[in-house]
Amino acid sequence: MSSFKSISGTFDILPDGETSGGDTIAPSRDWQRVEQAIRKVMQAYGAEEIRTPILEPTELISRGVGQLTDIVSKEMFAFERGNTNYVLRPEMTAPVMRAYQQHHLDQKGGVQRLYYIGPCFRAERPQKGRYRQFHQFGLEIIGASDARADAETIVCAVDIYRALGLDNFTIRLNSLGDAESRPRYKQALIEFITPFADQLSEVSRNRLESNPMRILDTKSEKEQSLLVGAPKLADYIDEESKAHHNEVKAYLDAVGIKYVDDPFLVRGLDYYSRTAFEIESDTLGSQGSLAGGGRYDLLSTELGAKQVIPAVGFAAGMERLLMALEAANLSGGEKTRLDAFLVAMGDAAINWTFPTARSLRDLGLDVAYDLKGRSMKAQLREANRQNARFMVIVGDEELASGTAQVKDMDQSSQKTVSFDQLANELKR
RNA sequence: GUGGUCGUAGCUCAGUUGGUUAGAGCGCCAGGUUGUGGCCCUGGAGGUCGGGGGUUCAAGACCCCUCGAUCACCCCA
Repeated sequence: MSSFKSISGTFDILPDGETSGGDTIAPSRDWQRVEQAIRKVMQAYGAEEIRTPILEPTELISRGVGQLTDIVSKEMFAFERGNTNYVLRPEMTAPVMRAYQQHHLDQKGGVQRLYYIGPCFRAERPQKGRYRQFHQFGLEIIGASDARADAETIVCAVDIYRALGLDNFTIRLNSLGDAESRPRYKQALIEFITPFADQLSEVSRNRLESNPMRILDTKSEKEQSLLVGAPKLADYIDEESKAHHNEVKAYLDAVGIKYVDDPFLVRGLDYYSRTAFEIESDTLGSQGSLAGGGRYDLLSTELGAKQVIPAVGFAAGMERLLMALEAANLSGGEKTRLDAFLVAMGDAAINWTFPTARSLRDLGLDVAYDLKGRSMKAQLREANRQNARFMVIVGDEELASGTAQVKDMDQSSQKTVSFDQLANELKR
């Protein structure tokens, strides 16, 4: 047994999954199945994959995501080496926008639809559904300010969940307004809250100056009651944003997607404007946020673009999705079947397995055999464990006659098959 | 980062008020079946009781620290 363990908040994805404590990590085949579903839906939306480095310049994230956000102020794995500040990416939107600008993808004309699947890193305290290395997938539609792009982003996420059979989630939707309406609203909020600021928690008091909109997110009932008469963001939003918001809702209505208009939904990343949304599992509990996203027209210029590049996107958690599937009893990935397991008796037969397995594999069959020189019984047990459809048994007698005993593992029936008919028999 | 709960074989867990060589089920390996898996029977391997320190004649049990897991807060995907 090794004295080394995976780092706290990280995990291995094993063929049969991992059970440590009460928490379980899905088997690798479940991850693959979900990834395939994601790729298929993304393709249906005309999106192509982008893969960006895990390491990014720290400043990209602090500028992009926002200096005052929790992610930047206390959750980054950042380090310095030589003259460069590196960070393990905590999210994907800023890196994707960085790549878009770096490679002048706007010059290709049209709208870029880019999707990704990959690991992200945040130095939070690990919890169920919350890891330090976690996996996000998402879609970024860059270059379009049309409300259809916003709606399409949401619908794409929904379609991925539906493709996997998941439908017990709630979409919460809000508009954050444009670059001007937010400061005006913030000011109004501060004026409203300041008189009773001393009744708020320390966390909320600190936010009053840094990010007052986040106070509305509080789960404390006491604070919620104090905030009852608070000014509503909707009243401070510019007319264009309002119209945009209504358009987005109309498109969702048009395709029958249910959502909840939530004027208190505020996203934790600074780059959002106008559309913000979150998809919450109805069953998962405290880490039940499946996906979140919105419009981030302000990000491009924040990262140095000369003019605004309109963009929308969503990011979703792989672990959350896998958990939700498990909770809904939809995770059932069957163990893959082996076509044949070669059982060898004696040295001559052992020598026969190696080239035979290879030529059968060349013909498209999935084949394995014992590598430990074990007893026949042990080989059969192994074949059974590996869920093989057929056992191919060969000993000195078979080699002499150029035949093999082919046994159907499910029916326990067995027949003699000549070597030149072996592949055909196994392909049945 | 804060608080609660929990760490005993690969896995799920027992282990009486501290008292000899720490147990079970499942899994694994082997035999029963000298060339036939699953079921059954028999046997075997596998544990510095998370780690360190302390109390005691004696600690898996008690105390302290630490690490890890887990749940909640917080935050988010």
